[in-house]
Amino acid sequence: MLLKRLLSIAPLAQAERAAIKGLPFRQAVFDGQTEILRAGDRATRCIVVLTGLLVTSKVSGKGRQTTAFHIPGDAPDLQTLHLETLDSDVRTVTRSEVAYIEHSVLKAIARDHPSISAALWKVTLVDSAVFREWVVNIGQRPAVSRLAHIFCEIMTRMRAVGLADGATCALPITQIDLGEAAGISVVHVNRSLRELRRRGLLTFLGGVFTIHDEAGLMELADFRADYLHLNS
Amino acid sequence: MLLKRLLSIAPLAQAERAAIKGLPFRQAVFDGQTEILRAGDRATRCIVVLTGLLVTSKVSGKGRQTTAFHIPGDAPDLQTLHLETLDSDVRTVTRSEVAYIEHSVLKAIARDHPSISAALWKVTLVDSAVFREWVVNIGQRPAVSRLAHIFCEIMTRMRAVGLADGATCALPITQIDLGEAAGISVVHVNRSLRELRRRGLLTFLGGVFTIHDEAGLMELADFRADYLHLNS
DNA sequence: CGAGGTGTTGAACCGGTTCAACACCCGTGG
DNA sequence: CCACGGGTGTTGAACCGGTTCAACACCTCG
Repeated sequence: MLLKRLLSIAPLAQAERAAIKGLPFRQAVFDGQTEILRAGDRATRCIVVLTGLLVTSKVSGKGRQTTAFHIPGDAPDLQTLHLETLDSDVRTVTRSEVAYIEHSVLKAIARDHPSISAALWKVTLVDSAVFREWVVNIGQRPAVSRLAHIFCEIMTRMRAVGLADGATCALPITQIDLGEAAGISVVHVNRSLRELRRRGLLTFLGGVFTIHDEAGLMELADFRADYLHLNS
Repeated sequence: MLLKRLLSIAPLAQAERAAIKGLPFRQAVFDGQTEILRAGDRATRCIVVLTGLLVTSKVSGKGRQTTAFHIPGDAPDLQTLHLETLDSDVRTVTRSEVAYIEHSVLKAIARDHPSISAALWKVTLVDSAVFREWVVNIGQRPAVSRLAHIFCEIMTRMRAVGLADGATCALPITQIDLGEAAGISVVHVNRSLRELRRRGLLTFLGGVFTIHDEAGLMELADFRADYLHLNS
């Protein structure tokens, strides 16, 4: 999965691909709604999502704000390679499998393969670009558009790692989770989802969403995929 | 300035410091409110702020959202080292001097000095952490706290590069700029600033702000400096 | 002097919150 | 088997933080 993600934004030669496939890792499974990492932790290894869904969030006085969704292939704490402490919490949303890769291993492969080092750096830079877009999303757009934007992003990213083809995509989260990501109350999430349904743009039911009018949804969401820096 | 910024988050040996000081660069001066880079641009060099203030922002249907302030020492487009296109606009707020450093030069120094490479990567990771905090700031906090948080951040970062000692700090921006950063209307910026003044926490006048009650301001802002990952 | 950008204030309005009630589903235990 | 409880989804109604519109003050600069 990590390889898939890296390839979605950077080209890698056969030797590098093989090196990544050969990376040693431990595997672990977590139930839904489980804290995996906490703000303040010091890490000696990185996580890569294999299946399921993780979120990064921070608590602020009243309320928790999700800052990122992590789909398979993502490395939610790749930044700990160079940042001593974690500044956010990472937890599962649904039951998820993750791989642990030791920092020492990652640093070694990055040293031996400059193009892998560049690709890893690039992954963190794309994450950064996504955060910027989230600032815009939350700072400027009304609730319905915010949700629409989130769905557009997830769909695009899932497609990029081959986890969604048509207009349907698994997103096993609750309306509560959506509210924490969009910075709006659960009640309003509910009403905004109904509005999206009413407009014939999207339905979200039982952890799966279907886009019925992609152009219309992207229009409403003010979504342009360029900030994801996919190389397709 | 770049060296100062790097040293504020990462230790560097004498050899590396000397290498950074010896970096060749061109210099340029821009008036206030001038677009320096536009979303979609392809860069062959990076900017480092020497004096003044720059902002990164994105336009979204209606309204512009600032995603970052760049004080002296910052490199607003360091990500272009690995991302082909720029996804945001960068412009001056006030008259500013910037240095241009060629990508090729940066890549060379990074190749020759792994610790500089790590420090540059780390800078982009800290930027990322700041974006996360901004998502929380805009998504969760009421207007007064948002502004308070912005002031706390600027003050902390300015101190880190030696541009603020006491409780006073130059921040040559308008209330309009503050509104675009906090995601609130100008009118409400005005009222929120008055509220901060009324509470005896902070005054902002003529491009300079003074913190009168730092503990109180940080409390209201829900500000903890850990996300800036300063090594002090 | 006039024009344009910024700061300031008032008043009406509205998007979104909050509180509260209820429906529904599912797992648990008597 | 059903009763119960907890988590989630849904809806209504009152409320409020923040927006919008509008007017005016102030300053700077041509």
